[in-house]
Order: sequence, then structure tokens, then C-alpha cells
Amino acid sequence: MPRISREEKARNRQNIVDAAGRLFRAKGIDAVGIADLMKEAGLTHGGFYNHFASKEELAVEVCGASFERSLGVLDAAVERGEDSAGTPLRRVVDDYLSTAHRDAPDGGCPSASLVIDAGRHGDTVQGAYALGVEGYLTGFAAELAREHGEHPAHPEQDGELTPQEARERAVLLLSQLVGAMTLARAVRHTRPGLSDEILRTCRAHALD
Amino acid sequence: MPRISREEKARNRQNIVDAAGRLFRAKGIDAVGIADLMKEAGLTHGGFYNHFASKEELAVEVCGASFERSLGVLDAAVERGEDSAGTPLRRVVDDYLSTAHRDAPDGGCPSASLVIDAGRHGDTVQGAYALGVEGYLTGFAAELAREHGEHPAHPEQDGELTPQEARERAVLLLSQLVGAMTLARAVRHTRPGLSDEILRTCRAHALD
DNA sequence: ATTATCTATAGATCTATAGATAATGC
DNA sequence: ATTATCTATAGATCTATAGATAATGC
Repeated sequence: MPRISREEKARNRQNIVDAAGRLFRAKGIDAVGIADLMKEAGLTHGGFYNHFASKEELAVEVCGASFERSLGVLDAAVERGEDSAGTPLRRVVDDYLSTAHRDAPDGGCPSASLVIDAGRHGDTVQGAYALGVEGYLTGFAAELAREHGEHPAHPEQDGELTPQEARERAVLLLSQLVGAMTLARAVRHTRPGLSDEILRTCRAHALD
Repeated sequence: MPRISREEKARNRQNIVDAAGRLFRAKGIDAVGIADLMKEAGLTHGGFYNHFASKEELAVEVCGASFERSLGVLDAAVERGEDSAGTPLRRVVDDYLSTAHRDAPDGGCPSASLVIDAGRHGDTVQGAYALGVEGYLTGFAAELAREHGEHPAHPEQDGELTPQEARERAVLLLSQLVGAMTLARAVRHTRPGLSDEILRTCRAHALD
């Protein structure tokens, strides 16, 4: 009930964003009420408006923050380079299309969990989503060019990829990942075998 | 206000299903109220429960009916065979990934517009969705086997496709289509150029 | 004094139901 | 008499706001 220190306010705000990040990705933006997420953040719902002017404003921040986190994971994989589990892209694809990622959308990539929510929301949310998509495409294209250029792993194929080709393959890859994950999630409860098959098949061929 | 003939009741019921089909695909199942869709069907909202026990029950029927219609379009394309616009799969992919389909989700394929809604609803809705997905996979696999078997268009490649390979390629193709369409719709208002690029790129390479 | 929190609530939804009305179908 | 429609509303949401409380920051 009292006034609190300025750093505690900042912590409360971050808790709201984190809680919303989990809940929005798990249930969809519209399915989460202000009271729900404030409870998850350990606050009462009236206090929400001390931090955000509206739910839409929060959604924009959550979308941006979730993508930043996901893109950070991609960058980290790229920086680590190739290891025993394969090239950075190989590992990113395997993680993205894992059953663990399917079953924990609340901690996963927003590209798959918010793809429909973004399209159905205002332009501010949609803009944040599009920025994240562009980030993925840029990251994928750069790494595709690197893996198929500098150190051609399969010299028998044409080892070089033009920038345009890399961009095209990035678009194809992201579409594949998002489609496979959303489909796998959509059928997982009634057809777990089909859900697994979708993930397995796309893991095997997404980088062909 | 009056009681009506039995065939008029059947017509009213069909109107409700049709209206819900459009509205659910356009805005999502949860974003459409009973009053909204009954108004769209030309009835008052209280009358809804003479036709359906719950909104969930309607959603199951709508999901099934939408997929039936979409699968009918696929079957018709297959039956027509190759024409000046290409093979049946070529035409289906071009239609699916068209800007027209992107901009009219209310009349389009439920695989893309309901993919998130299905995962977030009860098992009955999810079951109807999974059935439609299975229908697409079966249809795609059969046509892939046909186009790459009986009449090999490109004999320089291996003209045969095992049933397992055809199934895998069907899974890859559907994931690609769903991912590209949901992404294209998610960014279309803020990044129309990116949205077009996604569709164009996937149209060009989905059948590679 | 300012302000971040809380409680309480306004106003607008939403699904579903109850009861009245009036035309069909026995 | 049955029943598909309508009006009206119950009860449960939802977003957002108003006002009280109490600790920080000037």
C-alpha cells in the first residue's frame, strides 16, 4: 500500500513485463487480463496504470523485449561458432523445432507464439513484431552467407551464396520454422504423433 | 418473432455457420461474440442456442466445414490436372501464397487463420483442426507422388518418390505455406514490402 | 509534497439462460 | 402442442479510472 523506492518501482515494472512476456506467449495477448498479469507479477491490478498507459503499450514493449531476447540467443549461437552439435544454424534449428520449445511457448520465440496476435492487433504491436522478424531474417541471412561462403562445408556444391540468395533462404527458413512450430502446437494435444512428425521432418530438411 | 418452417431453420443454421466461418477466420474465434455473428447471420443473439449448445460446439463445426471447403478446392485442382498455369500443386501453391489470399483471410484456408486458435482451444476444436491438417498432408503427398512418379516432369532428377519421401515433402510444404502466410499477414500493415517479399520468395521455392 | 501502491468501482463487454410471442405440425 | 424466434437479463468477465493510504524525496 505504501510508496516505494524508485528502484523497487523499476523492479516492479520489469516484473510486469516479464510476467506479461510469459503469459502473452502462452495464452495470447487477448486472453490475458490486466488482473491476471499483475497477480503473476505480485501486484494488484489497479497499479498497472502507474507503469503503462494501456495494455497495448505493454504489448509493444513485451513484443520487442521477447524478440530481443530470442535474437540474443541467435547471436550467441553464431558467436560460439561450430561445435560438436553442428553449425550455429544447425543448432538453432534443432532448438527451435524441439519438443521442449513446442511445449514451453511461454519462454520461447515470439515469432511463433505471437504471429497471429500481431496481425490482429494495432500497428504499434505489429510494428514491433515486424522489427523482430526483420532481425531474424538479417541474422539468418548473414549466417547462411557465412556458412556457405567463407568456409564452404560442402565444396562439391556451389559453395558461394549471393546476398540475394542468402536473403531468400533466410525467408524460406523462417517461414518453415514458424509454420512447423505453430502447426505442431496446434495439434499436439489431439495428435501428438503428428505433432512430433512435423517437428522431426522439418528439423531434418529445413537446412537442405 | 414467430416460429418458422423447418427448412428456414436449416437455412438460418447454415447462415450462422457461414457467418462464423468468415468472422472466426478474419478475427479469431475469441474475438467474435455470439451477438456479432448472429447479427451477421441476420438473427438476434438469443436464438443462437436453438442451434448450438455452446460457442465451442459451433467452432468445431466451423473448423470442419472450412477445411472441407478448402480440401475441396485442392481436390478440384488435382482433378483438373495440369494446365497452362502449371501442375495442380503449382497452382495451389500460387493461390495459397497470393496477396489476395493474404488480404482475405475470412474466405481463405483455415490452416493459416485458425492455426493459433486451434492450439489455444479445447480438444474438440483442436481435433477438428488436426483432421483438416491430416487431410492436407494426405492430399499433398498423393499429388506429390503423382507429379514425381507417373509422369516425371524432370527425368534428369530421380523421377520417383517413395511414399515416405512424398509424406515428408508434404509436411515440409504445408509448414512452408502456413508459416509464410501467417508471417505475411502479421507484417502486412506496417511492412507491406516485407509481406510481399515473404509470399514471393516462398512461391518461388516452395516446390523446389 | 509527491507518488506508487492499494481498494473499489464504472462502464462495456462476454456467454448463456429465462420467459414471452407466434407460426408450424400434429 | 410444439418450437424457433425474440427481448431482457443474470453473472462473469474485461479495461480503465477515482480516491485513499503511506513511504520516499525535496
